[in-house]
Amino acid sequence: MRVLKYFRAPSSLRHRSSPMAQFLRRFSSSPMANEDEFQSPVEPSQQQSQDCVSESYLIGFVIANIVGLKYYSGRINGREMVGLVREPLNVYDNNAIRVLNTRSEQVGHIERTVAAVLAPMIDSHTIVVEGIVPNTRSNSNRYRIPCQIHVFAKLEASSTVKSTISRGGLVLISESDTSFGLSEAVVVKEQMGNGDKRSVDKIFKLVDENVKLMGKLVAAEPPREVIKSELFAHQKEGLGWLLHREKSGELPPFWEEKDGEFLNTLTNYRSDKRPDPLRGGVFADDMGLGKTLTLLSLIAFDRYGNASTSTPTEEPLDGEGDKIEKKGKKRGRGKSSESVTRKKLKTDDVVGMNVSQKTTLIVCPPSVISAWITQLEEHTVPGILKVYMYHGGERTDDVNELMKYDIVLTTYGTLAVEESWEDSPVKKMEWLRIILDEAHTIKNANAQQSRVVCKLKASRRWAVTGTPIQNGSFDLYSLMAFLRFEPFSIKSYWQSLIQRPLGQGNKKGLSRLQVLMATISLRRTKEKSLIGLPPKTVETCYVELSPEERQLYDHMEGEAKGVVQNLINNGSLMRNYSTVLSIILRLRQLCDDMSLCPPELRSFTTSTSVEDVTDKPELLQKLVAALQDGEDFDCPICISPPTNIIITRCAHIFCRACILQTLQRSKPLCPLCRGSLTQSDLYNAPPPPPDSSNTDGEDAKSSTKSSKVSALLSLLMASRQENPNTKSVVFSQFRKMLLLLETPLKAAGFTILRLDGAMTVKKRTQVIGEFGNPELTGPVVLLASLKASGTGINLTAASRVYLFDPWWNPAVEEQAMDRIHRIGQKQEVKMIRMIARNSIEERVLELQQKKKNLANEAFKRRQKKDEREVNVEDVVALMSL
DNA sequence: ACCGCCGGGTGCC
DNA sequence: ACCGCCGGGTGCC
Repeated sequence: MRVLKYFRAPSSLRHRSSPMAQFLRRFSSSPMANEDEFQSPVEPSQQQSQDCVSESYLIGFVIANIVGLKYYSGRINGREMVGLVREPLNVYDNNAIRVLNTRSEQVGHIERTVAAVLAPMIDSHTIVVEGIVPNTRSNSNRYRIPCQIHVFAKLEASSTVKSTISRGGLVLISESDTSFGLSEAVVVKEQMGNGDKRSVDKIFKLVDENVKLMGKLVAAEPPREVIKSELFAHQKEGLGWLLHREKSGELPPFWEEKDGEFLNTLTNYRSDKRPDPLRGGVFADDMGLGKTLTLLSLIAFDRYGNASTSTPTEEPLDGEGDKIEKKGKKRGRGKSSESVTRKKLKTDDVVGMNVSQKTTLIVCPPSVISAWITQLEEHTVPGILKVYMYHGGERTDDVNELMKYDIVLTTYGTLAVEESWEDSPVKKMEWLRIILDEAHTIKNANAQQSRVVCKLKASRRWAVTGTPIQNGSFDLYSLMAFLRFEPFSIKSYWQSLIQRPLGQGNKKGLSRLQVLMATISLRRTKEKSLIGLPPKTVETCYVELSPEERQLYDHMEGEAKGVVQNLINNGSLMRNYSTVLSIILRLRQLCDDMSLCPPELRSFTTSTSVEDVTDKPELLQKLVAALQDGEDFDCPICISPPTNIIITRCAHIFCRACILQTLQRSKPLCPLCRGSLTQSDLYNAPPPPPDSSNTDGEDAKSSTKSSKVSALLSLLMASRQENPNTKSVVFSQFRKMLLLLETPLKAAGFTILRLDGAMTVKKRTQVIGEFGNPELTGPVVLLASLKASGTGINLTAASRVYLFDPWWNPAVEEQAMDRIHRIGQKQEVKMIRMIARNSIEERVLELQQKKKNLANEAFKRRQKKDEREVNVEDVVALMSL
């Protein structure tokens, strides 16, 4: 019987999997022997649409044994997900289903009786399966372990699937018995409409934010011996990122180290073997930002390199030292025949570092080859980087020949042709690095090219593309497979961890994808990049308070310190968070102008007791009123100026509709601080004073100019003297301050425009248009609230920016500057921060710096969920207690 | 004995 | 695998 089966195998395959070959593979522990165990990203039979995944729902699960454990090195601990991969070319059973662990190591097979039922349905895309191993402790059999196979199918196919499974003699444990399954299916269906497309736009959101907020990008200079062109700032930052990704020894995303063990938090895989760091990633800058030059700069380091730059220094390169070292003879011949002097080579040899392979393989579409050549000629010192064209006509079949070059250029087509050529030198070579240019061409639809590049051997892998996602997030799967980013490089894991949750509108899918891309990819868009912009300078202008202001400020600060110290002493600081914020707010307002803080609010001790305001709604209302005419803010849910303002017990502010909807939909928690929150914790804000601008105007007239206002005025006048046509923007976070500024500036002869959160969208665009209008000449000042100037607003008509008060968050300040310093800006830009001396404002600056540093040194710790914008420690620093 | 039964060899697909 | 299954050895009580 067994003999018969053996002969049924296609003869073309027999040599690959002859019993002897199997025997060798089984009992050889050499890593090389596992090379052909590597899973290609696309099984030949599964190339078509992946859409079925998103419309599927869980029909139920069957229990099946994973068998053959003793023949494979992959281990599992139980309570973890496994990858199920069809193996149609298995000689013993074309229904075979392989079981892989998080590390892509094979654990075993699904027992054949079960595979026989499931495999045909998998192949016809009728079902999708996911495997979970419940627990191995109770059932510690060395030869087989049970596994839950979850079966997903389209709603309309479910009855067929169910009967096929039971006819095959399997027991389907179905949740629809409890009527839960079906209702879930309906929900899933409804959410389908806006599933993938909209999410895709968000995938890279975190990438941007991460880069911006964490300031992770550290510029690096390419070696001058190789690269003769000066890089743009964003290219230097890109280079710094590439270097960082290649050298960093940090754990890949979703891995944690826990008492010497390494845990994959998504699959629950545990092992004491450290997962390899991901040396490489997705370089996804927009087209036209100079990715090619940046990559050439990276390659230049292989030759003249080293980190005499500002790049972070990390662990030594190459964890695969042993493996490659064994092939010493190859390296010797390849490199010593090169006569070019290499300073770095020596150093490396002394340190004992592995330098065996310095060749980078670049794969690109044929049309792009000439671009690489042009860039090489244009930007590199002639004769330094040696390039071999492995494309077209005559190509060497000698690996050693290829090793002589720094760069081997080839095309996807060439590789595809060589797929079946065993002795292809490109396939035999162990590259230092592989760069897939225009990597989106290997997306899932192009199975052959995907397969080929995935099998290439290299310790650093880069996917380079300006359009990482064309047909949906599934495109990214091909890149993961190429990067060998475990476990996502196994389709089954990708599907269950990312694709299915995403398709079902499950937040986990998107957030996982965001985290994933944030750590392994870099994407800057053309719009945000700063190519060829005139320089910008940032200055700080310190303002001395007048004696009168000083006296009031010192008095208030003294009082504030007392109040806060009291709260700290009796441990109720955080319970009185709202009080503290309003105290700090008052102090900050005083630095701008005393009239921001009306006389009745000039004492903290009278109106604010030690008890929290939350127990006194009338005080809360006062706070609301103060906030409302004071700080400019957005509803964090809809990210626009709030309508029908609601303030919560925990002092967060939302639109009425937004927060009510949120509370209804999810748990009764505040979306910002996650404190418990019910409808009774919501307080209405009093209706906004409709003619506030009129009364404010009167106020301004009656009061004299504050020190800061005077300082601003003289700065503006000095700039006007220099160039009467300079347009300026003044940002303040206090709406009232912007109103106060109008009168004195008008009086000094400036044309005033105003942009604030209370304006309609239409009005705002009108103001911005007017400000940018070249016919509006003379000294023009735009008084703007930053939050009102949403993203994408263009204020490049201005060349001076005044930040009238400092923001907590340095990124917000940066955003403000970006409105002016962006593409289209023709003049040099000067930014001036206005800071009151010896005041809380100086400490806000320090806080800014601290936050920046924190982000720099520990960017991997993304902001903790409960971290407030300002914490206890910050309060202590701000109050200089 | 074209059976039953014994006990060794063996073990994924 | 302290199992099941296979197939050879064996054969009254």
